[in-house]
Amino acid sequence: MNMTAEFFQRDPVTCAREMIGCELVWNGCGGVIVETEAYSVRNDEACHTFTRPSSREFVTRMPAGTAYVYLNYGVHWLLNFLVRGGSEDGFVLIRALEPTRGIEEMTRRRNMTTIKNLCSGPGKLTRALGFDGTFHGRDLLSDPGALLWHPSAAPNVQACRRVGITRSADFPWRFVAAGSQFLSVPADRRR
DNA sequence: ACACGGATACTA
DNA sequence: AGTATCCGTGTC
Repeated sequence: MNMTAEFFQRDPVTCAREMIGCELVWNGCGGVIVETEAYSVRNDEACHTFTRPSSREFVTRMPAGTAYVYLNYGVHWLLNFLVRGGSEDGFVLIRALEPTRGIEEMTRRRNMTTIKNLCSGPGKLTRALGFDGTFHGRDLLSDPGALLWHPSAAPNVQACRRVGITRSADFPWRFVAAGSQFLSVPADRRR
């Protein structure tokens, strides 16, 4: 079943957990989401809204489900979905995919031959799918080139600490498909 | 272990 | 203008 804006009208933690197992496809390239992180506008110092007025304005003005794409470390585009209009606003960061479609094109974009690490990181998957800054603010849910598909059966999801952040680092807001071989870092990592 | 790199938001 | 910070990756 295709996802709609209603999915993103709840809270970031619920949305991040339930996006595990969903299939994300853009123009024939993509895979099953195996790793996400939740970021909240409330009490979460790692969320962009905590330090960026432009991010707070984005949350205020854009509808639920809008793509929030930004450049990290001057190198990598990172893909988030806006969560808004439910009990709590925020974002879901897409951190890793298990590749299923367009593998030939993705391996070409990533200049590699194996699929294990093709989309095993938030910057890797945007490169593989061809995402860049022009996707910021776009409505992918109703875009004919995009697919965001619910799984037929709910996968086994494991919660753990978020990766690579310095503030609010103890929140257990990273979600992974249990036992997946396509994660950015193992699920039992501690910081 | 470390270089790479640019947008954003500060201080002036 | 200059500076600090940032949700990462590939190669050393």
